[in-house]
Amino acid sequence: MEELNKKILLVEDDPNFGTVLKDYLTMNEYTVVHAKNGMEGFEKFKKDDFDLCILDVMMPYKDGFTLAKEIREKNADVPIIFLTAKAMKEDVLKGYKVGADDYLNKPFDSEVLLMKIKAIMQRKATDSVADSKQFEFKIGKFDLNSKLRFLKFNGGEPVKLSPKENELLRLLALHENDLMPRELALTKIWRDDNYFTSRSMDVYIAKLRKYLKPDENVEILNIHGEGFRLVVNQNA
Amino acid sequence: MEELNKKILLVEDDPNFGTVLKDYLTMNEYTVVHAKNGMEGFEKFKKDDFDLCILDVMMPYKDGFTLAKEIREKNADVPIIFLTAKAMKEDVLKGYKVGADDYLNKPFDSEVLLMKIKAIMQRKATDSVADSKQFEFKIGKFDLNSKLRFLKFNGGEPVKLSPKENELLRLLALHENDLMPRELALTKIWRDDNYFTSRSMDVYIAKLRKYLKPDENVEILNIHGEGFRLVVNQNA
DNA sequence: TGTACCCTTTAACCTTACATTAACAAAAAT
DNA sequence: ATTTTTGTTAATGTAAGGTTAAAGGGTACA
Repeated sequence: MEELNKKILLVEDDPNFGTVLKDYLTMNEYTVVHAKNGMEGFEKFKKDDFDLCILDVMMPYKDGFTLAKEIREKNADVPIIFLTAKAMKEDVLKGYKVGADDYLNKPFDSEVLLMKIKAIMQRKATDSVADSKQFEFKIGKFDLNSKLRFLKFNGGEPVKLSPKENELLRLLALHENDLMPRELALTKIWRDDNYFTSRSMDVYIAKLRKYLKPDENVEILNIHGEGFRLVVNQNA
Repeated sequence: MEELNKKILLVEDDPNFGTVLKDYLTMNEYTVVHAKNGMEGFEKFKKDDFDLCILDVMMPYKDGFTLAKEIREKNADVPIIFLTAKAMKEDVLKGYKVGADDYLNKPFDSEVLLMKIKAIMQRKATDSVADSKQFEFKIGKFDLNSKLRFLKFNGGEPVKLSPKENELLRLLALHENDLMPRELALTKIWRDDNYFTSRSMDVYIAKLRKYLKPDENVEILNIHGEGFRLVVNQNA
């Protein structure tokens, strides 16, 4: 299950360490937003919804605890993991007071961090069924349920979609009536942009067109050399 | 939220350290049962209900991990904290695999332990409010009593379920009509996600399907690569 | 101290689901 | 006119799932 990548806010002022950590997490299927200090961290937090925050404690301007408090005021539930330079008792206690879910002493093992992230996400997973609406799309007379991977026509029998079909259609739906660049799908879904993945994508476009045939007001147009466009004609 | 004293099982072979720790926790309003080794620990665990287990990893006869696994078989939910002699990565990862909630490196600060205990108890308190009551499910024409582990069809004779059958069906029921991710069942019920546990789970799905056959409006669907979905068709 | 029983895992074999690649046709661009 | 890009169908190989049976392990009870 790596359906949607969870979004992580990483606030770390050391540019080298921060970048490496971000890349490592990205490699592990997480979407990471990296802020270089507490101020920036809070700005980014306000602008987006995160599944987890990883905060460095020692930072200029605004330390991790202060940031955590602000974050808690906005959202009492986001899990927070602190990165502390050393095992200072005061830090640890302070961290728990502001509602830390865990903390790690630098230097730490990246695998351990991953385990902690997984454990925490799972803990939260059960009660976050709330935002399931993000996976449901209306496309003309079709209903796409992108979480359960099926497509219904006129409220009838659902047709099962394969993972790739599903993700591609979802991406098209997200850009409904607008250009969905080839490159976007290839990097997001295929994670590689070359001749073969590109051909593979064309095959999937053909499959989707078949699925969408029942509604003649829905079609996938090609924009030569650019990408595809999911069009829904609204005739009254 | 002031409630009755939480009961803690402390398994620690060092008599001096164990006694001191027990006294310290007792002073802090916890009821502590102290076992001197893994064997004794498991005996005491079976005889009582605990809110938390604190297990030393290094113990003669039966180490903390082995004990944890046994405990998990009896009770999938008790929080477990490990005490490890040093920060060995393998130990930490192993701990998480058997479902640790936290771990502490000796020597540790007693106040830190207290905070962790509080944090964990609180966590359990909040998310167990949600689903602790849920041991009874109506699944189409079936009634599942997950506490007594039986399944009734049309109010008839109850069929006994094994622990794994029961937990799996319960998890599916909790996600009725929605995706129940493979990984969730594997980590929650099997406590490990590998090829074999995964196959084992498939075997259990087959068993459940047999049980559910009498009601043709109830079925367990597979979502390839994601998990399963317990569907109840409501036709009037 | 077996041995009968229950539960779980492992094995085996088969089916289905998916993604990629190939192959060839049709459009579009140059 | 010919090279690129796209449309579409079919073939292939691999991975995941379905199911049944046998093996393994623990427990209770004779």
